[in-house]
Amino acid sequence: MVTVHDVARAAGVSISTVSRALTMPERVAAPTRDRVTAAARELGYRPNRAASVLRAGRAGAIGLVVPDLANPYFAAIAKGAQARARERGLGLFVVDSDEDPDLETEAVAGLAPQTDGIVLCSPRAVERSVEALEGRPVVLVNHEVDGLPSVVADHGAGMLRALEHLRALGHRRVAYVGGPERSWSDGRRRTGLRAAAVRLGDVELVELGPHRPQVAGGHAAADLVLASGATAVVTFNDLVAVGLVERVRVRGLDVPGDLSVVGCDDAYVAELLAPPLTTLRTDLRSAGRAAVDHLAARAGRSGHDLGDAAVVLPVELVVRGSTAPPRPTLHDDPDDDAVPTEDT
Amino acid sequence: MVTVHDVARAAGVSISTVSRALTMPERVAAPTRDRVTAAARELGYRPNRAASVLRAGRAGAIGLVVPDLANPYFAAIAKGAQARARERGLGLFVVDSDEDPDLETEAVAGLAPQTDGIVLCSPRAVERSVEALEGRPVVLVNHEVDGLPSVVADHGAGMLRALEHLRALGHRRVAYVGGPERSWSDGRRRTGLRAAAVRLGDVELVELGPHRPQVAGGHAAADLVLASGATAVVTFNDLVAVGLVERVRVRGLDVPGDLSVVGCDDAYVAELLAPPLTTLRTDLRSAGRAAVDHLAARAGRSGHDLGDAAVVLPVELVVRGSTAPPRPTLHDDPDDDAVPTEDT
DNA sequence: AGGTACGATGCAAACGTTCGCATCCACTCG
DNA sequence: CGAGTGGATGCGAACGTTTGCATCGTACCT
Repeated sequence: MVTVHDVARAAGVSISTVSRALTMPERVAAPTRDRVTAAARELGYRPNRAASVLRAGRAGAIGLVVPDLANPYFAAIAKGAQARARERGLGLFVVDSDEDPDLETEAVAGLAPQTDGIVLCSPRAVERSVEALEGRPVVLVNHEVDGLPSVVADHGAGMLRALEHLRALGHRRVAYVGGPERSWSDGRRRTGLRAAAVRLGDVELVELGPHRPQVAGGHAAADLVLASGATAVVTFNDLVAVGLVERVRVRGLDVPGDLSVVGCDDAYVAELLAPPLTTLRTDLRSAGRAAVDHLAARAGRSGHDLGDAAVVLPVELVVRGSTAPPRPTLHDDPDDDAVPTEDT
Repeated sequence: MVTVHDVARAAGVSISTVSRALTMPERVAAPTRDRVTAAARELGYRPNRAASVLRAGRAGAIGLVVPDLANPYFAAIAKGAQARARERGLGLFVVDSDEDPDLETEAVAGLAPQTDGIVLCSPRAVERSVEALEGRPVVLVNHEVDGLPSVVADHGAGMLRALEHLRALGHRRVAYVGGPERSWSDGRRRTGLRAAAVRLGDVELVELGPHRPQVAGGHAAADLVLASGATAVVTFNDLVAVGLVERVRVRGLDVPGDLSVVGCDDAYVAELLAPPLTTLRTDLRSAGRAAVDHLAARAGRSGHDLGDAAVVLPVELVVRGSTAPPRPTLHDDPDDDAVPTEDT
C-alpha cells in the first residue's frame, strides 16, 4: 500500500506538504504542488479513507435510507444520489429499510457515526429516526418536518395541473384514489386536490381510500370509483392506476372512453400500457442529486443555519392516452352535457 | 462521542479488555464480558468504524458495482445484497457505473481500498476492473471468468425450459432476439438455445440481433421475426418483448395468436401487460444474497482456496398469456400442419 | 540596511481502535 | 511446598492521515 510517506519521499517534501497539496491545493506553492501531484499519480497513491476519517472527522461518505430499493421510485432517487455523491468524491452507503420503521431507525443509528450526513427517503418513523442520528446532518426526501431540510415534489401544483387538464377535457366530477393512510405524499396530494377543486370552482372531488399502493389497490378501488359517478380519476400512483384500468375493463367499460385515468410518478410501466397512462412526473434522479447537494452544502456550513430550507421540485403532467373527454351523458346535469368549448 | 475508554472506565477494566470483549468474546472471562457489554449498551457505545478499519485492516463494508441502479434487474440484486450485508453487520457501498466501462473500473479502484470485497454485477470491463481491485476479494454476478467466484443464472436450463414449452405447444420454428453484442448473458442464452434445439431435435432456431435491450430493440426486431417464419420468439429480456408485441400489433397481428412470445427476467412489467408475458425468472434478490455470502466466506478464508466456485441459480419458466399453440397454417410444411398432439 | 510580515513548509501530536507481548494470578502437579 | 502452566487482563505501539504550531526564507517597508 502506497502512503503519504512514499509520495513525500518521491516528491522530496514532507508528508504534511503532500497532505496539503492534495486536500488544500491553494495552501501549497504551485511548483511543489505539481511535483506532489505528479508523484502521487506516478505511484498510484490513493488516500486511506479510514485514516482521513479518523483524523479529520469527516467520513467522506453519506448514507441513503430508502424503504424499498426494488421500487423503481426509490431506485431512481438512489441513482441520482449515487451519481452526485460520486461527482463530489463521496461514498454512498445504501440501506433498504424494507418499509420497517424499526429497521429504518436502526439503519440511521448505524449509519450516523460513519457518514457526514444522511438522506432519508419517505421515512416511516421520522421522529425516532431523526433522534437516532444525534445531530448529524440529514435531508428528508418526500417528507417535510419543521426545522429539517427537505426535497419534495410540488404535489400541490401537480394536482392542480391534473385537475385543470381533466376540467379542460370536460370532466366535472373527479375521484381520487388515495394511498396508504400514513403516507405524507398522500396527504399532500389530497390537500392539493382539494385546493385545486376550490380554485377551479366547478369541479367536484370524490375522495376514496386509503388503498394499498399496488395493483391490488387499484382493483379494490375500481368499483368504488365507478359507483361514485366520477368520469375521471386520479390515483395515488401508477400501479394503482394499472389495477384500476384492469378492473374497469373487466366490468366491460373502456379507458379512457368511460373513465379517464391519471396516475402519479410516471413509473416505468406508465408508457408501456395500453392505453399509455397520463401521469404526473417528477424527476426523481434530480431529487436524489438535490438531496446530496443540500447535504454537502449543509456539511460545509457550521450546522443548522440553513434550517428548514426545502427544495421543491416541479411536477409535470405527462398527457398520454388514458385521458379523454367524458362520454356525453343524457340523464346527467344538463349544464355539463355538452363537450366543453371553454379552455381555462 | 463515547469511546472504548468510556466503556472501560464504566466497566472498571482496560480498553484492551473492552475491545476483546466485543470482538472476540471467547477470549474474555464471562463475568467481565457481561460487565463490559452491559456498560457498552448503557452508554450507547458504537465502535468507530474508521478506527477499526485503520488498525485492523478489515473495512466492515463491501462494495456493490452495478451498471444501472434504476434498472429493476439490478435494483433487485442490490436489494438482496443490501439485506444480507445488513444481516452480517456489513455496510454496503453502492456505485452505479452508468454502463460506462471506465467509470466501472474507476469505481472498483476507488472502492477496493475501503472495502473487504466487491460484488461486481454484469461487468462491462471485467479484465480492467479485476485488475483495478488489486487482489481484493471479488464476486462476479451474471458473468463468469476463469478463476473467479461468481453467481450466475442457469441460462442453459432456462432456455431449454422455454424451448420445451414452445415445442409442447407445437412450435417448430423459434426465433431468438439477441441483446447487446458484448453481453455475457446474451452469449449464454444463445449457446443454451442452440444446445436445447439440438437436444429437442425437431425445433429450428433463428438467431437475430444484436439488438438494444430496450423497448426500441423490440420494435426493431419485430419485422425480422415475422419475416423469419418463426411462430414463436424468445427475447433477450422483457422490455424487448414489450416492444416486439407492440410492433407486431401495429402490423395487425395478434400475440399469442400469430406469434408466441417468451421474455427473460420476469421484469416488473411482465405481468402487467396484456397479454401478461410468459418469461424466465431468476430470483435476483437471492443472487445478491448469494454474492454477499460468497464474499464473506471468501474473506474469512486465507484467500483464493475457494477459487472459481460458481453459484448457479435456478431459472424458472413463468407461463402467462403470451404463449399459445401456433395458428394452423395451410401453405407451410405439411408435417407441421396439425395442432400438435404429442407432448414433450 | 534592519525590522517586520507573510507565505511556504516541516514537525509532531492526535484521532479510536486492535493486537503482540508482558504481567499477574490461581491452580496443579511433582 | 515450590515450580510450572495457562488463562485473563493490562500496556503500549501502530495503523495513515490531518492540522496547529514552529520555523525558515524572502520580500517589502521604512
